[in-house]
Amino acid sequence: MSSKHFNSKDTIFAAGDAGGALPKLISGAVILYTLFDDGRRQVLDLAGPGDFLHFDVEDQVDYYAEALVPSEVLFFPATELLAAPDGAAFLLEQMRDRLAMERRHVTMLSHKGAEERLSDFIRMASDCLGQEEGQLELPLTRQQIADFTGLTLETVSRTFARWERENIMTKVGRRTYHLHERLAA
Amino acid sequence: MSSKHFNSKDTIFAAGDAGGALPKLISGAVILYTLFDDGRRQVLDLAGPGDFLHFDVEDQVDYYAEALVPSEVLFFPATELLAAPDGAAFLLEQMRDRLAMERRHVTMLSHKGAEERLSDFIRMASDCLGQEEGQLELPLTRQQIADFTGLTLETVSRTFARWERENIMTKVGRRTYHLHERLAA
DNA sequence: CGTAATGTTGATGTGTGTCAACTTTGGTGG
DNA sequence: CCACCAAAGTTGACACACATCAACATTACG
Repeated sequence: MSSKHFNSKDTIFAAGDAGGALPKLISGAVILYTLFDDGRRQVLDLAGPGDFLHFDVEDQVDYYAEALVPSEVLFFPATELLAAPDGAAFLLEQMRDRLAMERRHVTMLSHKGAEERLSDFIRMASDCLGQEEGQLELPLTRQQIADFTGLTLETVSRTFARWERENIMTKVGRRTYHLHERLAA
Repeated sequence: MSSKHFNSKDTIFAAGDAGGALPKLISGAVILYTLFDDGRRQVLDLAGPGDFLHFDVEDQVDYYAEALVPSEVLFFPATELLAAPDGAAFLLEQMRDRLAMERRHVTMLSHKGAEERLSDFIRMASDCLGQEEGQLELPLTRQQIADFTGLTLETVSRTFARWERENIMTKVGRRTYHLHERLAA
């Protein structure tokens, strides 16, 4: 069971890598994404401390994991986990949470307007990368947010700009925002 | 371990129901969906024979399951499954598949055009409700397809109409289509 | 300090949502 | 079995939110 450190923008694993040991994020933040043939990206998920990055024991993983900030990852051999007394139940719970997250993502994408999608995104990001109440560090580029929400980076930029003008969101650091009621979790 | 039969349009379980025994679909087809306050629906998933409809042992389920066609469901007590030798590994694999499906769904919704989304949908439906190669029975209303793809029923109708005009899809039964190469899995 | 990456803002076009009228299908009871 | 009605589907006209293209500003980093 080995632990490993990654810096911002480091690739933790790539599509095509063998599954094997299950990577659990100890600290930091990670995005999971796929690449299409035409170069488009789709961000599949955000992971925060405690989350597993994949559950593929046997097969290859079919997406990429990249550290958004310096992160610590622990690799659990699957056999060891499954053998442990409550290991299986624990893993099941982890997967249930991932599944719920993916369904929130689906729900977000089904909302048609940019505003609704982005407020859903902010709430998901708060839950995953959560700081104190009403405070959020967003270590994502506009492009990554666009790839998560299914919008374009310009629409993301414009919507955030409007929210800042209307004091629904205020910048308190390089990439840290204070969220006013309407966007709070 | 009890088995139960459901007719078309029967509700198998509703949001708020206690989890408990895990429902496995033996035969038939089921949609899973959530309802929003404003009455909109979001279809979360399609399930075919062999699929579990939820994995919530402890908590309440937070979505609805409705039979699309007459269906048979077997309810597994979770304790029994987890106790069995390969039960845990089996459940993990089932969940991995659901997770992969949800991610395909996310990918579909991230495609901006109606055509791309609907061809993704057709492929997913083929995999879930699969008949013989190139043949597909679609026991979904236009509205349900719209709620799955994040489009409107009018757009679904128009796109299918165009595909039929262009012989990309041909109706061979009340709700059965023959798919030409472009839409094949 | 200089350059590339990221972000902002404006002008314009278009795909799909919306609203509305109409048609077809399917189920029910007489 | 047919008549009727509600539900589902089709098709058209129109508008608007967001994508796209483009110029420019700011930030980050060597």
